[in-house]
Amino acid sequence: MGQLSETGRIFERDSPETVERALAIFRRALKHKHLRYSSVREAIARAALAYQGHFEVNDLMGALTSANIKDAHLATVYRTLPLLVEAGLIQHALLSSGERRFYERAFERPHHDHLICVDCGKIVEFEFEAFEVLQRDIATRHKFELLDHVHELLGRCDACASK
Amino acid sequence: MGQLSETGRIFERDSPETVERALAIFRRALKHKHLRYSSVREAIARAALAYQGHFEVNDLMGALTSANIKDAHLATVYRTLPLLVEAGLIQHALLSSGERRFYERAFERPHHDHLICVDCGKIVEFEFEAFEVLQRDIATRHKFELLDHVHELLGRCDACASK
DNA sequence: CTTCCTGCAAAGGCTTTGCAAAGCT
DNA sequence: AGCTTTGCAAAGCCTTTGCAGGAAG
Repeated sequence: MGQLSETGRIFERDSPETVERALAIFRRALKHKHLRYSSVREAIARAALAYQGHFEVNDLMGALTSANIKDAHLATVYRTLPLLVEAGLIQHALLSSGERRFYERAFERPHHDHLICVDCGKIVEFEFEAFEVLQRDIATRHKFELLDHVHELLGRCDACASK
Repeated sequence: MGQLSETGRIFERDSPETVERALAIFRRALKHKHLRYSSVREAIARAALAYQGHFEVNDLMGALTSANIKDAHLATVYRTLPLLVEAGLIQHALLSSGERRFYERAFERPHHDHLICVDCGKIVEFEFEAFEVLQRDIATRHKFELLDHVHELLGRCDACASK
């Protein structure tokens, strides 16, 4: 009924083709908004797509300045992230973390939700179709057109519970 | 199978007894942590408990300074809110709003999740036991002790969809 | 009386913005 | 060529913190 996956499995490595497809989408999204496709925006998009796991703005800055040819200014990263979100390449994640603002790659990754250990921060990603069915049901009952959802389970993992 | 409620119905007015019970809990929670029960903390707790609907720190400040006898300094409100959360009197809400930090009363209110219109901000609260069952199931499968969850559905309401 | 709490003001951290120079198409 | 984007630095905003005087137990 429900399919489950551990962190590492859903965050499968992005193939070069995936990145190219993503950039094509990005290009199209920018054109649609009469915005320009620049080398800086491309570099930021590449870094975000390549990032393994959840990241904050600073993490992305680190990835850009360290491993990359072209790097971008912090302000530019702040300006670009919303564009990547709107284009569907990345999405917000771990909203229950409160103050912190995390992102993760969304493009060509199966939809999933998060199970988070409040003690050690361990994150397990899971897919469970049954939730989506119920969510659509609720939305329909209230005459809402369902667009998205935030769903995070908070608890204590095995290791933390037993110490 | 699932029970549904509109915003106004779940946010039933708090009876005076509810407030007194809540303050007793607060008192106990503070004592347990070797902290003091002060008149300022009580005023903040009362304002938070009396607040109808979701509020941010500023909203609470407004409620305190306008309708109240005793008012509190902004910094003190910031220091007190976490205590109220830990005591279970209030809880975080509307995490998908991103930057903004909302709270709502939690004490003696049935558990519920939110359906939010991304266009007009309309909020519908719903209860649906089936979700909880599935959530416990997921947690168990991953050997997590489930403590809490964040669950928000984002969409477009009837009115916004048809314009 | 001793310890904790509160108001105040200042600092902090993250995010946004205005502007001139550089980059796209 | 004409308009957009970028880096830079400064401003903004919300939140936190240090401290001295004031409450709580």
